[in-house]
Amino acid sequence: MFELDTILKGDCLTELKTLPDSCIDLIFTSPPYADNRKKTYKGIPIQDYVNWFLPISGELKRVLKNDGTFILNIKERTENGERQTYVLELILEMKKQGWLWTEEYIWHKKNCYPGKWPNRFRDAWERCLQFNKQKSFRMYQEAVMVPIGDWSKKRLAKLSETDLIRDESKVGSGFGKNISNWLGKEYVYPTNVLHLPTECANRGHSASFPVSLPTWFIKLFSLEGDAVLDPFIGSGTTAIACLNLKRHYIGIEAMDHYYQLVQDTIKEWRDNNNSKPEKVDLWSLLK
Amino acid sequence: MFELDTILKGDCLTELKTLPDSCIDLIFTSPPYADNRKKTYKGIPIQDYVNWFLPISGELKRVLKNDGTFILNIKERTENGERQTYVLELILEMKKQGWLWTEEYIWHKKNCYPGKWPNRFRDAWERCLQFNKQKSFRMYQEAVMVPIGDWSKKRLAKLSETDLIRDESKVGSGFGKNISNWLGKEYVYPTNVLHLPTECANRGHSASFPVSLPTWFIKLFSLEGDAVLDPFIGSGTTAIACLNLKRHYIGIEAMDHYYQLVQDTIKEWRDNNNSKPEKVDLWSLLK
DNA sequence: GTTCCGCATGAATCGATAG
DNA sequence: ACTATCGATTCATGCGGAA
Repeated sequence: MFELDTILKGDCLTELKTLPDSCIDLIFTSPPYADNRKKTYKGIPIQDYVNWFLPISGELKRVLKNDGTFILNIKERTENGERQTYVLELILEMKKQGWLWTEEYIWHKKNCYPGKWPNRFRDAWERCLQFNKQKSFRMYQEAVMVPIGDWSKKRLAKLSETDLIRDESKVGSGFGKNISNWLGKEYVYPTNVLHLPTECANRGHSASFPVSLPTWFIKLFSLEGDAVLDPFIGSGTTAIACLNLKRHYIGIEAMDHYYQLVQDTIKEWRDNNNSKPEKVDLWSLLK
Repeated sequence: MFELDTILKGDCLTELKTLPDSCIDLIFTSPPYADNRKKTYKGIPIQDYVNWFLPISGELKRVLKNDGTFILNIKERTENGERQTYVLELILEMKKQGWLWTEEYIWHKKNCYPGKWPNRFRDAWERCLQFNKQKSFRMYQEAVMVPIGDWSKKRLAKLSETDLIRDESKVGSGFGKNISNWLGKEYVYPTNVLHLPTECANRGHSASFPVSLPTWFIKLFSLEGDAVLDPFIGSGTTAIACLNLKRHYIGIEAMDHYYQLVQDTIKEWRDNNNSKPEKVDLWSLLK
């Protein structure tokens, strides 16, 4: 028996080793970013980051189904005026580990951190790296299609005046032409650029990413009843996305504070949705 | 005498070697992508790409002023269902060459190519990698400011008491704000995500990027009268941006077809703008 | 119940100052 | 010289309470 819809408390690598082989449909996670400041939330020193992560990604490869997908949300910090390269090195090393680097999605953070510096602008994007075990994997593109009605309403309303200038769109007529192409279609496929705001004041506890981010990937790479793993579940955003979408979640969290927070968050969700936890065995899905 | 506002015809590396040291304020280029446009342009085999580019980036480093900037617009292709890694490897190798990797801007292509594939969505972004020779470089942020968002109209219409003083963050993030500083503000600094449409047929030849792309970086990293180099000028988009912005351009192009195309494009621009070419010596700018 | 409006928040980064 | 700490800077959003 391996109970689904649970949060495992403990060290990520240790807990991963308790999972069976090839049992997970989708892994979505945002690991702690490299950070030299020791007092903050378990920062991994930049120079150790790749070696710290590789054993974990090795286990992730073991537990993922052959046609499953691993989405890694990450962004490298600046240090000494330069972007650091540990994410690039990680991609190269994970390929040596046998992962295929299928795609890089961009999360465009519409409300990014403010600030002003002499040598750079505000950082408004993060990487969502897609890794797979084999060339053919399951992908449900229809699940994330955008209704053209909503899109045109929102987009056109927003594009009025300032947005056109902001985007330096000199081809207003061209834009209109594009829209006429969409007329008559009900849904369109999205691109590999996601425009999502960050969630700031979320019940006093801020998540590092909005629930809409895992939601998008969970819809795209899994079906109802599938098993989704987040080995650094943090404040539990991935679990909430799974609950909303009727996927089974497995989370791992090492820190007391966040472990408690996830439990509370999930309980609150269940209270609000009249949902009772049911015991489901991971093994029962694998037959 | 080294004449500015010219296109050098010939092999990129060979022509670069004729340039003096530390004479260029900004380099902006979009090199031929690996194995891309094989029929119309010499495609570089993927496995040779880094070794092909490194001698060129070495020369670029030599000709760039110490406080100048190099912007490399590039995106890795997919092959065999995977994103290729030569761009990642190139960044790592250029750092070994002495370049600083200062920032990675995202060009979000608002109207990217249509298409549908079973394993990926349309690719709507490219990398604009910023490299520098030293930590401190010239940057003219005011030149690319954008109108403030619509939120400000509501938000700043009526200020509360806390808005009028500096309101320190309660959670010690170090982030406080004084809303009243924003009164009357019409323009704000942009982020590192650029939303630009692609330009379609230009004189029947598709440029790899719209003129708005080099325009943005030329405004940001150079002043009027500065020298801008594009070692793979292709259809001449960078030259047109320079003409519009009163910067001096130097372009390099190996292929007859594109060399002729640039000449025609520039001539057409001059005809339309009543502009006569003037002989300006690069050396005269270096004193 | 809906809409409106005020408010705190954010995976930030740099330069100066202190040890 | 090298590292640790601290203050300054700044924009767009979701949330909650009020209308």
